[in-house]
Amino acid sequence: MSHGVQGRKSPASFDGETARQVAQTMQALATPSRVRILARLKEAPCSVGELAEAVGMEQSAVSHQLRLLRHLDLVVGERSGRRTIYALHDSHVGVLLEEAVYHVEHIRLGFPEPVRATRAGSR
Amino acid sequence: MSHGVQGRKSPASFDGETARQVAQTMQALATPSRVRILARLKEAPCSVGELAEAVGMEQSAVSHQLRLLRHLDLVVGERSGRRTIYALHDSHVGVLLEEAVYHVEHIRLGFPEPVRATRAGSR
DNA sequence: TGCGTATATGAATAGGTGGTCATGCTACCC
DNA sequence: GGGTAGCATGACCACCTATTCATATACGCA
Repeated sequence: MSHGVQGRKSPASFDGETARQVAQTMQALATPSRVRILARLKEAPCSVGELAEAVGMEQSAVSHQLRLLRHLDLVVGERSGRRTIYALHDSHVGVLLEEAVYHVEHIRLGFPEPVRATRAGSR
Repeated sequence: MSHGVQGRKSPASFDGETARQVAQTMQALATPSRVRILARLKEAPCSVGELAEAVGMEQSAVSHQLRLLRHLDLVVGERSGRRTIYALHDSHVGVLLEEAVYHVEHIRLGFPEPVRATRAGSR
């Protein structure tokens, strides 16, 4: 039961509040820069400077995104000397990232489940 | 092995192309309107009109979002008479949504894993 | 064939957001 | 204590995007 996501009740479309929360949190993964930041942190905690170099962004930009991720409780930062070491907030975030990658690979490539494929707007 | 997400290689921060794909796909869940649309479709396929009423949006707005979701291969639409019945593209999408909700509930509430909680920028 | 319904599409707009530049702040070091 | 490294913050801007309004297209029906 490392996953959850099985005994969940699925009311009609859940309330707008939940939708808002989901949307807000998922938006953290909605930009390449943040995805790469999180991916780097999933590998191992590191400082802002390392992060900036790892993802190829300016320190300021990284700091801004880190603030956003902090407010969403996706990462935590701990001051160490004059540096701040950031890390994923907990294992949930890492799993979320992995699942996102997993689904993207399966959704955007072919699909094991040939749904009727009715072409209603396949461009 | 219905899930995957366990034997995955995790290179440093994966390549920017993957990050872009993940970000683009996750952006489908980055707005309350689309989350609610997907949630409604996960419950059961339905027409654009029903969808619009279910999520409280104008038909046009729903149609625009559906186009976006179609291009991301998250939903499919099948013409039935003069209506178009939309449905999730496959079970992956439903699972992705469930996992998103699951993680949000666990991340944004308390957290089972008391990470050091060092308050680096808790405002 | 003409009319009403259902959906799709295009243009225009308001709001949000990621990035850069400049600067402030804290902690270390000499 | 001055200097500097590391990070955070604010202002500003260019861009993207979600929604609305208006209109076009597709289908069913009398």
